[in-house]
Amino acid sequence: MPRLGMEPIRRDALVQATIAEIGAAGSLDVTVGQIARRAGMSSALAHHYFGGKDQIFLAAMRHILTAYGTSVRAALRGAPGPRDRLSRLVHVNFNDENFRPEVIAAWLTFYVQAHTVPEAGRLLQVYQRRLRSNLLFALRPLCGNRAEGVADLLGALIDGLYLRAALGGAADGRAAALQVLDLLDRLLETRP
Amino acid sequence: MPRLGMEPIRRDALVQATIAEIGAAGSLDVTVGQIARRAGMSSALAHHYFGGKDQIFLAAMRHILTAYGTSVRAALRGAPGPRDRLSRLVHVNFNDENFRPEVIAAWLTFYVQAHTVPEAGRLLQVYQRRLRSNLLFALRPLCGNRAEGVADLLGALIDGLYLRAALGGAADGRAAALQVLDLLDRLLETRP
Amino acid sequence: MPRLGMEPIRRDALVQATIAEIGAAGSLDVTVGQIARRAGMSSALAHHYFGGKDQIFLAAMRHILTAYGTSVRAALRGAPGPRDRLSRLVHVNFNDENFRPEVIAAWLTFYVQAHTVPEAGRLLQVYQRRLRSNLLFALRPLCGNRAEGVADLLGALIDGLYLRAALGGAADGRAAALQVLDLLDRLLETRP
Amino acid sequence: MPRLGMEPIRRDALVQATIAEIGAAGSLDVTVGQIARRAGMSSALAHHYFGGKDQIFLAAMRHILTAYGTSVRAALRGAPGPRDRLSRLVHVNFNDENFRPEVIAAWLTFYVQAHTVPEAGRLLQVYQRRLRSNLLFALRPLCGNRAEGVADLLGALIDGLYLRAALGGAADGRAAALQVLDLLDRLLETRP
DNA sequence: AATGAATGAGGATTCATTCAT
DNA sequence: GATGAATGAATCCTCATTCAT
Repeated sequence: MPRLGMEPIRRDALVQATIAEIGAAGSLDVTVGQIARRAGMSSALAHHYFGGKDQIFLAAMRHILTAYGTSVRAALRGAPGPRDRLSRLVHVNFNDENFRPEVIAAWLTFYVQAHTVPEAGRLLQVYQRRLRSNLLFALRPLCGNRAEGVADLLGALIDGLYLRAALGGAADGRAAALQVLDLLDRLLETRP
Repeated sequence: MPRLGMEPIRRDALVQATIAEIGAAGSLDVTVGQIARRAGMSSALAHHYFGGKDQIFLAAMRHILTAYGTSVRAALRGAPGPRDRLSRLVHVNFNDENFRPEVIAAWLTFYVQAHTVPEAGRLLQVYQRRLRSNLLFALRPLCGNRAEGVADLLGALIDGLYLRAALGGAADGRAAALQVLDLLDRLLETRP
Repeated sequence: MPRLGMEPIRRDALVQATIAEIGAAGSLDVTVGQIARRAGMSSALAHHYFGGKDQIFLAAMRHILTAYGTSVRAALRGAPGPRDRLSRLVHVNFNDENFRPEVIAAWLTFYVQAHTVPEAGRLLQVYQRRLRSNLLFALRPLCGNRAEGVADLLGALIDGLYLRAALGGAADGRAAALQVLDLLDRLLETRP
Repeated sequence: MPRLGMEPIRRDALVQATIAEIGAAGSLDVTVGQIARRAGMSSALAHHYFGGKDQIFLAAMRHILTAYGTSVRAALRGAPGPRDRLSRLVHVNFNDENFRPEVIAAWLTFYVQAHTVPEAGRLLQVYQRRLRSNLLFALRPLCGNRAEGVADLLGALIDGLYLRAALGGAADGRAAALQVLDLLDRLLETRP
């Protein structure tokens, strides 16, 4: 029963299925057939809409990054001051959508894929730069020329906690966020 | 003319080749044939000695963890005090052997493999627990009951910097270590 | 807004597109999708009008043979004598429409297809018989009972020059025709 | 029961099977699986030894051309004079090995493949140049500066008869050769 | 000890074809 | 009349693994 305008629906279903399947498998060793089956269609159709396996993966990655970007923007909207911006920024990294086990697993595989697929590396850089500039923007008013160092530190810490979450089954986002913010406060109150 | 006692030599060659090949490919998408060729033998022999691909990978992982453990023990030997222990401990994580691009790439892939192969997960836990207990042992004299929190923080930060190094081509181990130690000092001088 | 009488227009467009596409690819490895796209319609419509890929190819073949037959008849109309008939007959084989690179490529692929698709073989036989009878009709007055042998020779030579043209990029139809006619003259002036 | 030194045996079996299969199918639409099955092995082994489908085809083509070249050299060895050289040269084109239906079919498909696979085109050119130079070498003493034209004519005629043989099931090599030689004689006895 | 030989299983991808709209 | 949607079947190719030598 083919209806019109299925393309966006199918593409979306495939992206969701890709993330779910990567999450379930915990690796990129996921076949197009598995993804398509989970999305309720034939693998041929998946190829028809995306052109190839790599592009399905990239679409999933883009989707995750876009969702991440959206949630960051939504969280920062209306933040009263720098400290609050930072708090929201950190929390959003470990919240909701972004800290679901499948999403974490997907992130990790993307890090691996970045070595092989250039576009994947580019997308990951976009994420890192965006995070860094967000952190910097909020840190400058708080610690001036120390901002860069603190931003790098917080960024690496966020990634590290994320990585550990990717391993340990029970991932507690709120706790991780509080860990980061606690460190931030300690850094802010010390000598320059 | 088969010589006696070839087994350990062959096994070692395969382990080295595995790490090198994973490093070169930047992923676990490495065939037994590639590994065996780099190790100078047939893939059949690789199977003969290890029984299967997964076990080759596990042996490589064990080798890396053992080497890591050895270098940690060597570094800590004769450390005059807790602060010095910490310094050596952090530096060793980002030093020599342990911060070569191939090794970093291998680590990352092991994190991914931990989802699939139970034994891989166990090995990674061994590493994390060992790092944690080493940190704790040195931190307790310095910050008492804050030690646990600080240890977790440092551990995550080390992993995060490692992860970022896995991406960015130019990996500067010394700088990363100093970043961690600088943070440590700040944490030690603040209020409990 | 479907218009009436689209069928012949669509069929014709598909036939032209088939020839063009075969010419461009230089082989029968041409998909229905490519043909339909070039003809400005969906592949589903191509199937609707022709029923299948083989029949599209056959229609293209029939078109080429019909065009060939038409150009032969037009050329022979009003030929003053046998020698002139022969000249026109030979020239028409290497002229205009019939010696365009795409058409040559299409012919060659049809020869190959003749092995598999019976109807293709039949159509090719029609062409060969028609050429032969045309040659014979004009040769009989000129060389009597040698006509059969000469006709076969000329026919094979025409095909051979065509085949070579199919390979060598630069195809010179006029030169080929003159080669054939030169041979003809030599054959006519020798002893029976 | 794998024995050593199978490679040349397997490669040869595959080449033979390729020719046979192309001959049976009458086209290049032959799968690696079919070829491998006819050669008595798995398709994986076929890939192992040749690396890919195209290279299997090219090997078959090379085999045919080599066999052709060998039979030509053997035939020309000890030819008493130019006229005899020509006779042998023409006969060998339509003889034995070279005029078996499968071989003819294979030739035709190679002509088609020459459009797509560059190496195929190169091999076909080698054949054409070799035939031409062989003809020229024998024709020069007989008809001097007309040799070039006569060689081209004979070459095209040979190809044309070959092409017709590729179609008509019943191929009579001897008759074809005699047709060519008869023409040759007529050409030699006429005015320059 | 060591390897070439061999394969089965599986995966990405393509394509002719069908069908509901 | 026309098409987007959809798929099953087929094909090339890879690879871990086994086995006889």
